[in-house]
Amino acid sequence: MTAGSKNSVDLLLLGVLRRGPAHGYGIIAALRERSDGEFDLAEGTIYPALHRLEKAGLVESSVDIAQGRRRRTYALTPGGHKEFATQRRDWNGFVASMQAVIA
Amino acid sequence: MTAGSKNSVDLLLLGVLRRGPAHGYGIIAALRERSDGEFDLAEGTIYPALHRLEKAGLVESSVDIAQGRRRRTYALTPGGHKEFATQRRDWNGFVASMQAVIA
DNA sequence: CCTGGACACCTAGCGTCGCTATGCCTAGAG
DNA sequence: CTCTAGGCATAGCGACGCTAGGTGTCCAGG
Repeated sequence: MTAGSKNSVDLLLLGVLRRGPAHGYGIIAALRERSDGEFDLAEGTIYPALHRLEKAGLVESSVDIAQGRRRRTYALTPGGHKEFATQRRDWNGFVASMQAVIA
Repeated sequence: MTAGSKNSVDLLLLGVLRRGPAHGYGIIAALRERSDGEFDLAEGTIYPALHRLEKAGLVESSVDIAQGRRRRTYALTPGGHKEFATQRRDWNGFVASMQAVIA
């Protein structure tokens, strides 16, 4: 690990989506709630990130209409679930190493 | 917090230097030891980071000669100690929020 | 009617960061 | 004399987070 292995946004998105499909705006809200207001990601942060994840085959998306509003719903692929597990493990290791230095 | 508040390298450097002055190469070694090999930062990572911290007034440096080899020793300023405390607190909050999402 | 806010998506572009690659130098071992 | 380890430095690349702007719908209030 070279310390630059953070990329926390991707992990956050995977973390939300592993509980079930969601759309961009809803993900932002979910993140805000679950983190008790700490994470308030900009749309310019999560939309490119979602596109990134989709391109990487970790999520799939489909467009649907809810109350006349067009929205794109994202869901984890099997590969996405696996990637989440991997990244969470890496993250925990990273946090542990961090603790060892700054504790 | 907008999730991009990581900047873990700066915190790592402050974390090492708060235990006492050290020079670049030594910091790399200290990080490798304390993290049990997890953190193996490139020189191209830490030197610019140290310059950054110095420019920000968080560390001070002086050149000395050890066994004929020129080296630059860095030490935390009072502001650096304060900044370390702040960043560590922020980091802990960040980790907690992260846990709330990916746990 | 029409304005404003919430919902919802998208993207160009900026600043920064971590890292690679490279260069320069000394000391000591083989 | 060459190689490895110690030691510092920077140019430049790629990626990422975010700002700032754009599009459009729905609904409540004035």
